Amino acid sequence: MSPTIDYDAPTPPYQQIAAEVIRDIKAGVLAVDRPIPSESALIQRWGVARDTARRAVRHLRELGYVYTVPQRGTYVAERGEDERQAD
Amino acid sequence: MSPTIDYDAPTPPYQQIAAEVIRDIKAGVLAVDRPIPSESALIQRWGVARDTARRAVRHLRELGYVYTVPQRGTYVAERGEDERQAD
DNA sequence: TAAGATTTGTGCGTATGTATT
DNA sequence: TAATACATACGCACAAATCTT
Repeated sequence: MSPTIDYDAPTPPYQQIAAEVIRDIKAGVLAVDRPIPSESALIQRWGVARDTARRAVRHLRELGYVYTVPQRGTYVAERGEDERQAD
Repeated sequence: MSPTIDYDAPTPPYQQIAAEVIRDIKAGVLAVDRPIPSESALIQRWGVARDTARRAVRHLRELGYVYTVPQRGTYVAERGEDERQAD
């Protein structure tokens, strides 16, 4: 069973969704420059509204984990967490 | 007459709204650490939806012109345009 | 060339929760 | 007790660009 949204958790749904994507990125399930699940995929996977899915993606973008190409998709960025320190 | 939204313009409504706020900041109409117009004020001023007003404020925040205090409001930041260069 | 599917961008309406005044 | 304001979330619609068939 893959996790579902916990509406009683202190962290909002969009952050729970983003957290799983981050786990997948760190685990290598989602490779650099490969697309992350689309908005509609996230909507189906988690059963949330588009607003929530978009918020999750925006959150990932703000954290530096992904970048979005308009009308194309959102892809895994080279680094995450706002370009942390060097290697 | 204050400007209204031009839906035929190449720039989206939220950027047109943000542009006016930036003009007011640069003109000194809105002073540092003073609140910018609230969401509902922008909604009434421009006749747009909440999402659009929010988008405008988020845009201003990303540009560094304002900062938001959760549950309080959004205020004019010291500098704009992502802390440009020194004076 | 054309049609259709996919994906993101933008906009509107509404509701709930929380914090401040 | 309101009124105000923001954050989050749900719904819906259409447009634009891209990709596939």
